[in-house]
Amino acid sequence: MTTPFKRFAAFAELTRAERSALQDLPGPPFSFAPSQVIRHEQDPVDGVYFLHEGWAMTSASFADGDRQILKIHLPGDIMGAPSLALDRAAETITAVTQVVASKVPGQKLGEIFARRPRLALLFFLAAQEERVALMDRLLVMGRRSAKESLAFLLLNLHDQLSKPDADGMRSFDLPLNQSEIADLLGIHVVHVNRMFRALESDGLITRSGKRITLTDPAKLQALTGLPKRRLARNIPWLPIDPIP
Amino acid sequence: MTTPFKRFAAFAELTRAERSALQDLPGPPFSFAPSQVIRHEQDPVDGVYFLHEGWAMTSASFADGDRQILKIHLPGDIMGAPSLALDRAAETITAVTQVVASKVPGQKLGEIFARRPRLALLFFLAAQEERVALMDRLLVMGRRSAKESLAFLLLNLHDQLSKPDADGMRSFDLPLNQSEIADLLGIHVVHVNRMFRALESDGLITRSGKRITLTDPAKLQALTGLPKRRLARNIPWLPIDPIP
DNA sequence: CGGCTATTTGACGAATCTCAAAGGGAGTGG
DNA sequence: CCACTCCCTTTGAGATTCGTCAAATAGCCG
Repeated sequence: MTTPFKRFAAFAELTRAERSALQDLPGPPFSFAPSQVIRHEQDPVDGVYFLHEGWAMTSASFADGDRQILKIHLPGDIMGAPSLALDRAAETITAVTQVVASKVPGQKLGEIFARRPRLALLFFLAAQEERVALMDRLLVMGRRSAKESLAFLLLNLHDQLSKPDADGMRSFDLPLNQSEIADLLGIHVVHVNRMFRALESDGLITRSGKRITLTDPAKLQALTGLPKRRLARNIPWLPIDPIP
Repeated sequence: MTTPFKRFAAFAELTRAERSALQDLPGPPFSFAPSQVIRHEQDPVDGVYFLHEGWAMTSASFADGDRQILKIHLPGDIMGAPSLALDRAAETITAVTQVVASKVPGQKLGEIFARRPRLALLFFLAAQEERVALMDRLLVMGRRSAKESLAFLLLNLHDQLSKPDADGMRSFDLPLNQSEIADLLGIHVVHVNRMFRALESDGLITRSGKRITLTDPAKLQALTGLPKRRLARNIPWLPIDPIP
């Protein structure tokens, strides 16, 4: 099992008590096969999901059946939180690879907020971080070409999970097919393929099977036109954990 | 001055003590002229802004100077919260019309989280609501045409602020010019104009000066392909306000 | 060796962008 | 009250990106 909620630790060092409170949050883990739906849009909402292992995605669909993928989730992510604000879920959560996930009941979130203001604020900041991620997606979708969107996606994944290879290059496995990438970028499969080959022939990436290597991350970053975001650290107004 | 944080009341009835705690949040109000920048991207972040009067917007820009508007803010909105998660602001906040706004220091947010878990959870839910709004924007940008995007925008504004007219129709004033709408939808000015005229000649809207009337909101909603979202109400796991 | 699915390629069409210029409307100074 | 200016809206024509349709190729699994 992955460290639950490791994302919070990015904002501040967690106390032992806080780490254990977070450990107690997720209910029993369940396994999901690739393509299996974890929660469907329009389901009633009574909590969020925690992703222990594997890749998952949230998506939403239109009346005409068209689909847009909203986010790719990696281990440690909280999934489905936006729908907490809603009457019925807006997002469908689906396993991309083999997945282990568990549910975090709203009840337990309420208790965290009641007893642990510092963790509560970290939950709040994590939600703001997700807003920034969505805003960046919106920026890229609104104003950049398909090639630049693809560069942006690959760069984000690269930053999160690429590890040094045998040959010293950093690379990562991409378990998404081009049709899923199309739904993620809001373009069409055929065009995704063209943009992959364009990035290849520009010498910015190399592919072999599912393995992707970014040969020039800096140039890709420049392509996106956006700066790298840095998370807040040592936030002076963070309350203190009242339970030692 | 507008009711501060009226958005929270959508999730649950606020106690008198909570309302007064919210009232105390914003610092002294400042006036801003149209186009005046309230906070610039890359500024250090030490709080959020509360919009008392007027329209404002948050936007972000690319290395090449291209701009995308992320959100239009109406009175009662909290502005700039996503950047709380960051080292430096990602979003520029600008007055659209004449604006009255004030700053809410992070310090005060920390105190609310420490003392008022119920309000803290409402802050959290409001952030999730904003995520849903961004997700819907992403859905529309990714998968719908320019005409449908414009329909979606007009519908959102209509739902928030149109009032019955002399002739029984509901309408609203739109203080954005077509160039701003272009930056909001991620399309180009000329095309915005063509789409306005297309919606007009479809008989879905009428315009006269800055005044917009949606003559067939239901058909516009169908155009977007998305359902109307309904906010959660009577959330059973909301903690109780400990201070009566 | 099939049979399946995903990737790749080509040709053509549609949506949107770009460039350029012509109207319209509101405010200003004469 | 008119002429002028500025900014915004509207229109037209041609270029580009991306979508659509169709089919060939490649990779994986049994």
